[in-house]
Amino acid sequence: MKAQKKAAESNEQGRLAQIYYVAAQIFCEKGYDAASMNDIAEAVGITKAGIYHYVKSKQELLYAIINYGMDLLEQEVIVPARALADPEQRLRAIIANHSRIIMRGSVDAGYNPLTILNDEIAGLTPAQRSRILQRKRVYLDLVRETLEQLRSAGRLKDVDTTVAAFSLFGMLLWLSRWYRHDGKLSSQQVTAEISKIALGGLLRPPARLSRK
Amino acid sequence: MKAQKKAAESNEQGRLAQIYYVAAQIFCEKGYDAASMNDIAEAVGITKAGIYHYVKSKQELLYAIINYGMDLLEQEVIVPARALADPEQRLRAIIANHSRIIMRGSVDAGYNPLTILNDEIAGLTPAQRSRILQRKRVYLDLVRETLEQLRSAGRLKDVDTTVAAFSLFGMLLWLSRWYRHDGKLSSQQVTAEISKIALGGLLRPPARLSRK
DNA sequence: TAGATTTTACCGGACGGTAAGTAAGCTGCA
DNA sequence: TGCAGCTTACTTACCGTCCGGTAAAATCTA
Repeated sequence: MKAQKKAAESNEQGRLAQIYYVAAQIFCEKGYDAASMNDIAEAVGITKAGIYHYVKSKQELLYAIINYGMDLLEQEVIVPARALADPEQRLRAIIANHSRIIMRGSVDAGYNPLTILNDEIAGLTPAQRSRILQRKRVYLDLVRETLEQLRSAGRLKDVDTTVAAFSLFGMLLWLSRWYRHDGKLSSQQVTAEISKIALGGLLRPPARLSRK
Repeated sequence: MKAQKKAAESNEQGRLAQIYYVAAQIFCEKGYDAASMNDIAEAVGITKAGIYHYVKSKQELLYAIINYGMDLLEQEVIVPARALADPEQRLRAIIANHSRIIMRGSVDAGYNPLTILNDEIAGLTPAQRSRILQRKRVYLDLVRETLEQLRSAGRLKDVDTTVAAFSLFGMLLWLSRWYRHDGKLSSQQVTAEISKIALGGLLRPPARLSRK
């Protein structure tokens, strides 16, 4: 019986993981600048100096969290989307998965890694920032590409794909600011509504009876 | 020749106004927490203590700016919208005017009072915050009401009005994060595209030939 | 198995820096 | 003379960061 390293219930599947988790929560609640290392330390249950045993700097902590947000986005939205050949199905998957991780995030504690990703890029070094922006552009390009494919297939309305992509992002990202779990709509319902609105605004109605 | 209190060109139609203007710019660029009173003072051309001759505290400064943003929204979006009886026209006007002030804001110096309004509510006292949130709800209610009227007139698709209103806000507010004046699209074009997408997603297509 | 040694995981406290805010005084104009 | 409109000089408070130390655990000897 060797590697026995479990703990009772709450924390302790690694302090570092705990620190990341708690820091993400606090950054999300108070904002990066307003959150102090002391706040994080207290919430973890150790001293400020103790944090520095695990983490090099506050900035690096922020970068790790933001990067984790991008990983999440990549694994749960981008990769599954790429697996779909049909552009309409892909677009639907993007909307469904992206809205899901946004709304799921706020479940446990009003905490959402993607919110930090969007709001706190200013706290990064230029090098870190440009790395994140590059990963974001990959996502933007995926959506734009998907829209272009829809256009080629004659299924897209006459809209600019850049504006369309950003509008879609706006709808999705704004979710984290207004959606409440105790509200009258379930996350599935909200996802369905957003899909309806977005696809209705972008896609040509499937030709039913009339033509001109 | 009495009240001669003009200056050459740039500032001095009132220091207070200048301070508000410059502070709004800097809050917008660096964020409320990261911006220091010294930054503002330097940009104005006086000392930090000089700022406190006009302004009671940093928080009050923030509140004034955010409130000014709400005034702008009210005068340029809400009031004109209320004057329109037809709900579709009203919705179009809301989109056009709101997007216009968002994009116009960034003209002079990458500065936009509505961005601060959306991003820096956390810096306010609870009392100030709830006052702002109430004014925001008035706007939300206006949009939701307009959508309900469209529904009554049979012109709205089968979508939830709350999700629809927030999705519209998301599209509009996200504008300030991605729109660049040196980009390939003019602000008028972007407004037109957004109108097309939003209305396409929300409104029933005007019955042309077919029915069922 | 026991003792020696190293490593891990922290704590107390300090350091340099910077922030908001203030007190008190100077200066030019009415 | 008085007051608006500042400035200089300062206080207080906190922030990120790090250093020195330490108790306990892990690891290595013998």
